[in-house]
Amino acid sequence: MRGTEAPRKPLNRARVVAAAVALADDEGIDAVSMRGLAEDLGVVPMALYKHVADKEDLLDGMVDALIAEMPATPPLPPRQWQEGLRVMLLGARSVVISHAWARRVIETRTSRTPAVLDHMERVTQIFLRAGFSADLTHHVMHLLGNRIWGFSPELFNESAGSADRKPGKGGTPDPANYPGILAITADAQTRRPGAGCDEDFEFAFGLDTIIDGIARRRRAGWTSTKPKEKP
Amino acid sequence: MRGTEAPRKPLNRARVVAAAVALADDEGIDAVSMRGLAEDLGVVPMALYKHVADKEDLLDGMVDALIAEMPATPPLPPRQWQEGLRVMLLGARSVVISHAWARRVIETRTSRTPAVLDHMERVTQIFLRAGFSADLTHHVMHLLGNRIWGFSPELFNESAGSADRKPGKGGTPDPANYPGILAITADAQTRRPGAGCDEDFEFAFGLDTIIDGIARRRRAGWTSTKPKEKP
DNA sequence: ACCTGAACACCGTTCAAGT
DNA sequence: ACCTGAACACCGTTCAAGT
Repeated sequence: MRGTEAPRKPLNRARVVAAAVALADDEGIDAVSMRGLAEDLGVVPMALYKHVADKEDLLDGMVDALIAEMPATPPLPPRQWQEGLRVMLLGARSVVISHAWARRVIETRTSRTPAVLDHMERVTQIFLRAGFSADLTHHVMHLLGNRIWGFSPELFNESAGSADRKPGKGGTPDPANYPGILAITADAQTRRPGAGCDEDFEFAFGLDTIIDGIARRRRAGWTSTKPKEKP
Repeated sequence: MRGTEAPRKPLNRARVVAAAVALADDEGIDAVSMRGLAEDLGVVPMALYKHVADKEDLLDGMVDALIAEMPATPPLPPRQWQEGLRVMLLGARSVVISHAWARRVIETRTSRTPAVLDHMERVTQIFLRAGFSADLTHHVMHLLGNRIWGFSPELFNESAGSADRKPGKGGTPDPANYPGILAITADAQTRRPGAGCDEDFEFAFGLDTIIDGIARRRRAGWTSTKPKEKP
């Protein structure tokens, strides 16, 4: 399987990024090294640097590919901003949860590519078109945070406590030390026996609670008082 | 400065972790490699593995050290849960913002150490003592997400768009393509000329909006209907 | 009990050269 | 214009050995 391939098509940025996405999907994000990706493409590592500036640029490209996958949300009347926001963010979520690497990569991005700005612009416009002030819209965007990508951090994953640290002092933590956490996880077990947390439910709950809070702020004519003018 | 030191005190986990924290504070988290840390301690890299299981365990230890720094919050009457929560999370925030590496390291943790569970327990108890159901408390914890550590993701950092990617197609993005983002950043400039986003303000705004939403859910007797019993 | 030396199997990226 | 070879300066971690 090596040396018998047809002459390769020349690489380009899109092919490199697509291969990185496929590699991350198949073998996890840790498999996406410049060297591993190059081997996947049948090319020497340095060849990639003609198409991406560096590894950060490659990861930025992967996020751009994610955004390109997100469903175009049909425009709703501005009045229905709550439903419009929900549809858009659940659409983003459907893409993000289909790529196991997506959350972590998004969280580590420090630059804002045009595609990222496009997505942020679309979310922003939902509020502005609905008549939100620029001021409130600004702070609402901060409040949404990574929810604009359709995810929120996982607070309880796997069981409480971790596997088997060796030199660390403790083994499995004693649930008796965490009666509150025990109470809420026990309650959850009552409702969905044998299952972990339902992340879709958590996302919707959080989003809806935030939407309610936003709607109230807006109705109340919320404004960030200019610090300079506060005596 | 090498070979002339007094005979070293034996290492232990606490000294290793403290050195990692100091190194991250001084030179950034990227300087915290097993090799770099070992050199800092005047020891060969392998010596560290007697005190931490691996690098993940070292990073877990750094988060534990962070938690140990958090101010003990004086107990308030359960009725004042909103103020109690605010004080606790702003206390956590004061520590997290004092270590530039803290956000990123917290975001990458996958195990829950006893210290992490302790902190989660403390937050959980604020709700339970105030009479929240275990059910609502559970989902509220998910909603708070990393806000229990006193931070939320940075949506707009630096200016919009990034520095100078080379092979990527665009240079600086044209603000005309992002009229909504332009509108909200222009509005922000009006209010705080020359300044970036006030993260403390964003954190408080988001937290207070969420607290309001939570309080309303509770007053409404919110419950997650058990899926099994919904006809 | 605690630390060391040498090695293994990797990284991202540069430089100068090839076609 | 696009790709290659060799090298540089790193990683985390193992194994067997030293004191």
